[in-house]
Amino acid sequence: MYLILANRLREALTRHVAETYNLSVEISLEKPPKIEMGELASPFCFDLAKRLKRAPRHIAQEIATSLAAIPGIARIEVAGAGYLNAFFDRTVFWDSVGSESFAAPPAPSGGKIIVEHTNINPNKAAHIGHLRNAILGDTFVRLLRHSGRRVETQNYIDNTGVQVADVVVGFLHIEKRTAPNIRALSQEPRFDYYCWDLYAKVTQFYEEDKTRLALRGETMQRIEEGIGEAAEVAETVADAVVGCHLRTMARLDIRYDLLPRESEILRLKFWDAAFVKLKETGAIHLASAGKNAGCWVMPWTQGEGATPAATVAAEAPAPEDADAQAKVIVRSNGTVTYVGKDIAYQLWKFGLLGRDFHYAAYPSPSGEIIWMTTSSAGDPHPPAFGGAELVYNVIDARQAYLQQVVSAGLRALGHNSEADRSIHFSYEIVALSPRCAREMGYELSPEDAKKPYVEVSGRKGLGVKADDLLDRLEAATLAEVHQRHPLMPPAEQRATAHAIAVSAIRFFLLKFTRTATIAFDFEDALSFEGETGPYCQYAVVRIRGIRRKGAEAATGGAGQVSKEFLSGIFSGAEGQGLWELLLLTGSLDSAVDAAIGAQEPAFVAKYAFQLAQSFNNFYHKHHILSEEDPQKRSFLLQITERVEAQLVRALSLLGMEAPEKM
RNA sequence: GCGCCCGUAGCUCAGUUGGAUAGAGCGUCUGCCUUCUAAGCAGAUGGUCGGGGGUUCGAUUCCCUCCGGGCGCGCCA
Repeated sequence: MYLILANRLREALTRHVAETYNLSVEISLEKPPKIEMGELASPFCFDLAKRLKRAPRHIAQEIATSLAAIPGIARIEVAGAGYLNAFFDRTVFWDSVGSESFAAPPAPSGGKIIVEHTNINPNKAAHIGHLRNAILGDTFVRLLRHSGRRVETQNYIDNTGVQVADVVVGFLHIEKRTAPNIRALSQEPRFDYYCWDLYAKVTQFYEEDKTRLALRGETMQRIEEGIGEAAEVAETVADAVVGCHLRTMARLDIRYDLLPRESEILRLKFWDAAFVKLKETGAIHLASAGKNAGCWVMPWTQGEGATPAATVAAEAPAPEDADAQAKVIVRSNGTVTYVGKDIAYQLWKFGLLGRDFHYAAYPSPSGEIIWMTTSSAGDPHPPAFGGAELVYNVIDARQAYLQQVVSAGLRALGHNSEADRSIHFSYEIVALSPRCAREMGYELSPEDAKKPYVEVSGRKGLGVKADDLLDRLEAATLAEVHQRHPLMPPAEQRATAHAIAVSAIRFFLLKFTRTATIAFDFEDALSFEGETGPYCQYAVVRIRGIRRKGAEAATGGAGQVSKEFLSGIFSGAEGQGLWELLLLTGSLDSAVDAAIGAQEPAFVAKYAFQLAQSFNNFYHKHHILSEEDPQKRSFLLQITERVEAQLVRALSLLGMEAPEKM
């Protein structure tokens, strides 16, 4: 509701200024520092003052008196040196929040948005860093869908890459297992944990003798060609680990529409199609000299961002130098790099490749149907995948350069508009606090010990596994629930503990903005007090407690609240605090809008916390069920209902569920 | 060397396109459970917004510069 009023005010002011002064201005709106100053304020008269060469306060005065009435806004006042402050009509707002809180979300419409996230190499268990990616992506998808956008979630599976190859080397050359044996092993529930350890062993295996790296090359080649034991084992391992990842993510209520696999990018000749286009347009060329001789390269200069090939060519000092700086797309042995495949994939996402995958539906480990790409015939009538008008790639900040290369690839092919609509949803990594790294049994080098945090490393086997963290959280929450509610049925205890654990971890990873590097520490992550998910859930649980008790005591019925009562209480002594709570309750739309605009789910996490905090404050000031005045009791009850509806909605956008009791 | 990110209270972080007296959580200290759940509330403590210039009516926010930290620049992904 807040957003609606803000937009209404902005439009009215823009129109008024255009008509009165024949000027077009950008109306910036902000929240005044104090609620006594109104709910919305604009300093745009300061800008206007310059252009009109008049005092800002006089202009503000003039506008305030001549502006036509705006529905939902009671009055507009001049404040300070020339601010315009708007005051909402509180009884109108009350009604609007009531209908808004219980309205159904809009049906999806408009062009498709693809959000790609998770993308964990299927060769080891998911760790805390992967969780940040998946939770950010999943939450962003929820926000987009909530605001009526049509969204397709994709989790790209690099099942033919070097990381899978390394684990295959481990199985075949260190452990000397056979394909059937590995297949049997892959059925174990935590096969991903086994691979985690094996992957670290492979790293050592190479370090002991560098010539062993030849095994990696051979294995990769076999996997890419899709023939022999290595390819068979790679498929077994990748499929099984993907299953583990899907189970892990399902624990956090994270799901996908499609799993596009790299094997299909290769076998369905996606790359060949992209290669032809890139060659035809001159976007890439064969380097004839220098260190990249024999490779197909894309010209590149670091600095000006994604620089189109043409501009680079004009400024390049010498062809050899330029080629040495260029990004290799096809290696001299003819194999394509990851970026090359990514360009093809990105073209497909926009429907620009002229090819499509085959698709097959599988029951996912958590039960529902999930679509996966396949090289064989596939389903005759799959849903229409791809063909998006906007693409968000959720990838950590270290890969910014590669994302720019992909974008430059699209530009070089003349798809400027699609390049603009290829958005790198970037975020900083989750590292471990030095204390946490030690706790994980990792010996810190003197340099590492001095650092503020230690980077997670799959290769070294250093990291906090997602399932371990969840297990620990669930154990802690279950113990607490058990103690508080000994009579609760065990199944409900477990469900409650699970909901609290999920909210703890999701909120913990969402409360930081994307540019903050998170130094992970068990103490912070296992905290359930203060700015945490459980704190937000607790506010809802309190409201539900009131409703239960109210129903038992037959005092819960929320009767009519008259307009006179509303305007009376909001203008009375205790009205300010009540109004602030209502205002915040009606501001979810504004928080979601800002979160989508800034690609910052943290805004919604912050909102949920503030609303919970504001409610807790209200809860202590007003004892609802013992309120003698029936009209006031109804009013207080209806506030809590509105808060509950909006807070539950905010939490569900964050992927969190509020239990009945906790 | 080039590029990106960060520097705000003891610690961890917010601060929405430049706006009114810079906020929250944790920590420390003091109160509050016979009451709708204390996973809570109230209060106290705590700041040269890394330093210095500049633009502006106005800068934590924009520009320059310096200092300190992280990351990226592979025929790895």
